[in-house]
Amino acid sequence: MVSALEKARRDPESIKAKILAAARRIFGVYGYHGATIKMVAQELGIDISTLHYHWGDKRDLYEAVVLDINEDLSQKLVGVEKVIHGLPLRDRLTIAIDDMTDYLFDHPEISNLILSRYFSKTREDAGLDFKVPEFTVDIARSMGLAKDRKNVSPHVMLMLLALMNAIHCFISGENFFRPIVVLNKETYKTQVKQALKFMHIPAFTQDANPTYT
Amino acid sequence: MVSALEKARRDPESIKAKILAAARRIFGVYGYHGATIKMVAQELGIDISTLHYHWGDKRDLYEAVVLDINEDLSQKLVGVEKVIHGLPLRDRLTIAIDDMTDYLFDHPEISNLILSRYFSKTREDAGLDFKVPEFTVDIARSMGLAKDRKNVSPHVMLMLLALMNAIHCFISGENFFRPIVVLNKETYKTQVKQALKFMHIPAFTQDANPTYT
DNA sequence: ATGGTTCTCCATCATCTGATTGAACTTTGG
DNA sequence: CCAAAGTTCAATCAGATGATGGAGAACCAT
Repeated sequence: MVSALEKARRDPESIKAKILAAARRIFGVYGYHGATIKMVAQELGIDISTLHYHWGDKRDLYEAVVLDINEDLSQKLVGVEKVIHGLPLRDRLTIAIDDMTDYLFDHPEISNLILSRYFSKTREDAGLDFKVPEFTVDIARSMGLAKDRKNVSPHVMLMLLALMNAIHCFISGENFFRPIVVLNKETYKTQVKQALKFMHIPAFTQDANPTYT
Repeated sequence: MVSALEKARRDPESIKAKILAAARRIFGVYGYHGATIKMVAQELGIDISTLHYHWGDKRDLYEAVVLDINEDLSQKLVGVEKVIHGLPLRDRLTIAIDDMTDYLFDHPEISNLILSRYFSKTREDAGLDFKVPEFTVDIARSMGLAKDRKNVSPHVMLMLLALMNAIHCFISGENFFRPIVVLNKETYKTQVKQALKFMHIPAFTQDANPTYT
């Protein structure tokens, strides 16, 4: 049995894939309740019933979007892990931040959806498995910040969460922040990456026993 | 002419104030589209029409909530500014982070609403003045990180935004993050403050000319 | 008490949204 | 070519939601 999601991921030209991509954008911009399936259908110039035919109800479509993003992000992290494997910590962090930031700037709906899932409930919030937290543990391990997956200190964990959140925030909030700093799109991207590295690399490379109380 | 919002803020026991407080919580948890005025009314055990009588339509109520939060946050920042005035940079940052984090942990709907406004559109997004960006500039000035409000470098600006966002994220995302780090509520709060200071204070006190490229 | 004001709620409406049905059209396989 | 499966859409339905009107209750000043 091949799920609709797998079909869509295998053939990016299929209608299922096109619907999924549009749903990613719409859900990313407006959140679950703010988005309507009519918006998704209109963006593709198809009828609502066609959308139901391919993806079931709204909830199904949303869950497919979440799983799709989980999968993309997971693959991306595996890719980054391969690139930085074996390098010194400082280089690992530099490359990882650069790489992930570039990737998410190209796919802002990922950051949008992650943040919107973090920070607003969905009225009918059933158990939708959201793997980003697990990814964070994987990052910790691949960064060499923890010896095994089961033994990551809360302090390191929180710093990793902060790093990931910082990236997502700068990308999702670009429309809010860029007018403040008065930078064009390209310069904003550069400055964001610089600021991220400036703030977070020392946090990981300095004395691991925090002295701030 | 005294607006409904001013009335509510003056008398916390009034029905208007109670509605506003309930609306803050509901909008904070579910976002604009996810929240219904029925939820707000039910939380107070009143009828929907009573709610309309006091606050007009849903949009009006939401705007009142945003303005209310703007005002609270503004007052809080002024308070912090007074406390830290004249102290060395390191102490200013320490106190500011501690103080703001404590405050926002006690009023998580503020962080929720700020983030939900940052990262998801509202379908009918008219010009709703959202002053948090301006606050950020004020913070920069009060921290002594910029000589005047018009001359804050993008780099410092981005770091301040990152700091504010980090606080909001840890508070709004507590339900997501705390199970990961496996800490009780109180320890989580302590560890978050420690991590925030550990990451951000060096970023402001180290060499201001970033060398990460 | 009384008249006016403020406040509350029940009943109702219009609209939006998600979802279904059945007919028509297209593609596929033999 | 033809039948079956797959696909699309107009029409329609049900329910939720925001909003209004009017009747009655509570309150207040005189």
